[in-house]
Amino acid sequence: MSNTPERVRNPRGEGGRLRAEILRAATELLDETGQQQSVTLRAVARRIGIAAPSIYGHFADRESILLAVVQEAFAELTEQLDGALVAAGSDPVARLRGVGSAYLEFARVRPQRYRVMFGGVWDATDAVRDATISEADAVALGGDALTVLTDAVRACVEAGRSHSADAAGDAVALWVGLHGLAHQHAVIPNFPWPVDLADRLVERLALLGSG
Amino acid sequence: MSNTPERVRNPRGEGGRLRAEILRAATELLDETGQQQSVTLRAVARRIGIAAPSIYGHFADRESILLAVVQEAFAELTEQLDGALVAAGSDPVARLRGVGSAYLEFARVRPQRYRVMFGGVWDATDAVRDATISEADAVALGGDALTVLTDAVRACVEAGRSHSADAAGDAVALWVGLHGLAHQHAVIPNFPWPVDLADRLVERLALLGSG
DNA sequence: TGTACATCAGTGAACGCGCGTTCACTGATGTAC
DNA sequence: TGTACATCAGTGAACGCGCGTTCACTGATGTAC
Repeated sequence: MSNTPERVRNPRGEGGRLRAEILRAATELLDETGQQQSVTLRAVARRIGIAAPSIYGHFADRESILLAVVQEAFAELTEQLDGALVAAGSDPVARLRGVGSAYLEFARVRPQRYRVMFGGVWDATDAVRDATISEADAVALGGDALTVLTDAVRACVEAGRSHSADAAGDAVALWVGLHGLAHQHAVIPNFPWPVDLADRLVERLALLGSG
Repeated sequence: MSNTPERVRNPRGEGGRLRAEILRAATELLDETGQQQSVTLRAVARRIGIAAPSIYGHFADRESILLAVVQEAFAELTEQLDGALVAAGSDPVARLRGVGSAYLEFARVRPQRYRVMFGGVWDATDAVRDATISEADAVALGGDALTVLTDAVRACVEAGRSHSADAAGDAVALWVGLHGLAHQHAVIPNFPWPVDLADRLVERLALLGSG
């Protein structure tokens, strides 16, 4: 029987490192099982090799861990969308397509985390109720991604590459379409998805072409 | 203190009624909390006013209840889409729009159940693994709805009201769009959804118009 | 250079809880003779 | 018409489990004097 490898205690002043380890372990559990209920304090502690109560030095309760995981994931999504914009150069249509692809790629790489991010009720129900995070904040989390999308659609309109008369509304339509694909791709990956589905969504929902 | 109202035992030969009561209670719990984990044997039993072990006369285990709830919900969805087709008359575009509206209406009326139906991992993970239900079956559950949508798109194409060159693929695109809207509407109902979002999705993804 | 002390980064045992499930049972009602 | 018995529709107590959280603690390391 191999005993659990001895964990080396963090040096003085570096106790904060455990916080990052907790987040990483919680994220892994989420990605592996797809069920937020399997992210328990004890499961997280077991994975890191610490005693469960050690978590309380860094998080107030179980829910705070989930909340932090989701917030971190939303920040990462925004970062990737911004990166895609930069990588796509200056052509507004290429930039919009780039953002769309990056969104779907984000979901494809971490389907379970994506499901939980956008699945609502990320067990932060109490946190929301207790105003740790308001419903407005919850919307704002995903709102950054929507802003990137809206700007990209608007740029296409201004360049005469989209004939949308309502860039904001059409960006929502596009987001909804991308989300539907990302979400169902996470849930039933083996469905025979048309290969150019993402392209169809972007072209048609952002009204690409001069009309 | 009001004591629990005495439940009247079902008459002989009518024991099967309890099955329906269990399903109803489980569905209510799901709709109220939006979390499948709150559909516990004991919570269901409490709601009906029976002892928890009584459930085993009708369901093999906890998971079987959830599975039955989801199957029933999918059957209901198909029924409502069929009903919308009939109600829409004979114009193919009206029929397609009717199906789209009925789909969204279904989700609007029971958002939590919708989330769980299409959220994957409806705790039937083990049922899927144990081949009680295969992944193909899982796809087939939602597949009926997709078939209705595909037929409706195809009818539009045949009547020259859609210029889609790939009715099946575009039906998937439309389904993905409707699902994205239905799902996010369930998760963040207070988001300022453009009022004609559904129309935009149907028109653009089904390529209505002669092109 | 020593040493008392504070602080930091955790630990181990215990609590009460709700859960799924098993078990042996109960009591009303229909049925065979 | 009477009665023994089978069946049906459940019940009540108990089990072992994993969980979130609390509590008093430990032992290494840095710091003041």
